[in-house]
Amino acid sequence: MNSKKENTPELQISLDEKDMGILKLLQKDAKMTIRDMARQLNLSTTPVYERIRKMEQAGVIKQYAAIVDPKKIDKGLTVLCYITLKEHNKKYGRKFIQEIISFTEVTECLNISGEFDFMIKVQVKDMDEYREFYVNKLGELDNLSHTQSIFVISVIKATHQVVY
Amino acid sequence: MNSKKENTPELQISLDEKDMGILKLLQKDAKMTIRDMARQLNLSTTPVYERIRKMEQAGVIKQYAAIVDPKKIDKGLTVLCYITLKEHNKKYGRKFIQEIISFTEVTECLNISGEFDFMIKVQVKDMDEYREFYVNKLGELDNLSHTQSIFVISVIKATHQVVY
DNA sequence: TATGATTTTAGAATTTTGTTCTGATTTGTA
DNA sequence: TACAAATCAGAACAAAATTCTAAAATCATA
Repeated sequence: MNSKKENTPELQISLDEKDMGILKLLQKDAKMTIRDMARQLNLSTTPVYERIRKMEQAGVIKQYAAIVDPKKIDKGLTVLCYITLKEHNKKYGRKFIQEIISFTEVTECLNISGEFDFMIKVQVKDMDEYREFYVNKLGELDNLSHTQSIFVISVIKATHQVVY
Repeated sequence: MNSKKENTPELQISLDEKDMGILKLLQKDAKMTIRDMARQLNLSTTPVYERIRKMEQAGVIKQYAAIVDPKKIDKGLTVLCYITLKEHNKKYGRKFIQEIISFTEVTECLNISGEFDFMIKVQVKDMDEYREFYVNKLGELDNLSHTQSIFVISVIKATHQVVY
């Protein structure tokens, strides 16, 4: 098709200590300046800049995101909802997935082992808003077998750091 | 104690449409320039800049983070581990929390309703590394009653967007 | 409905940061 | 050890963030 370098991220990129050092810092504060990072890692700005660029292109850094506090925007209730489907064939699974990811209340959807097929994390204002979601959005899907709602009492830890 | 303005974020800040617009953009791409945001929101740079600053100080924007792909750094296995404690008093609960959040493999810890007390999300390389964690770290805690491990087969959706 | 005070904004000026470039240094390989 | 390739330091440049001033809009009150 096309022999030129595509933007398809390569499957595996080898990262050394310097790359990991950069990732550690950017995970905690994506706004840290390249100069500051260079200082902390005993490097000049060029290698830091080039390494970041490479990791962005390779898909190691997927995104830079502002993390918003759900409580501050009236989305303080988190519910874990477990779901099993009636039909498990590809067609119905795809349809379920397509619809579930379109719900803005759903911040996470995992295909899991065990008793249930999926776990979704739902972020809403309060119990009324959850009921609204549960009845009018989730309840409208036509492939559900059964569900179970688990309510989050408090968030003990929530981090995006995977590099240490 | 101290009557001066502290860096304690106020409990509730009122956000208007412009603030929400800014949050929507920053959630998707924290590196978007203030100029670009201003253009899209039909504002000049100053109000955008000032509103961002306010939301940072108010704790609405908790953090700017580079989101790293776990698969690219050999942390491709996600496990949900459900835990009940033997002792449910404050002292033992605190001790458990203190220890569990210190484990770097634990990226999330939720205090939940239902059969279990906690759900933790564990991010590791493979089954060997999970066993290592399960036996030598989790297993060493002395207040566990019982646990259940649910393995994530695939991540369908994972977002930090809560503003729409 | 007018009016003064407060808040918010536009646009330019300044400062800081990101990005590129060149030559030197290091690293890997035979 | 010698050569080629990759990486890096430091300066130069471009672009962005941040600050400043004055104008406009908003709000509360008479």
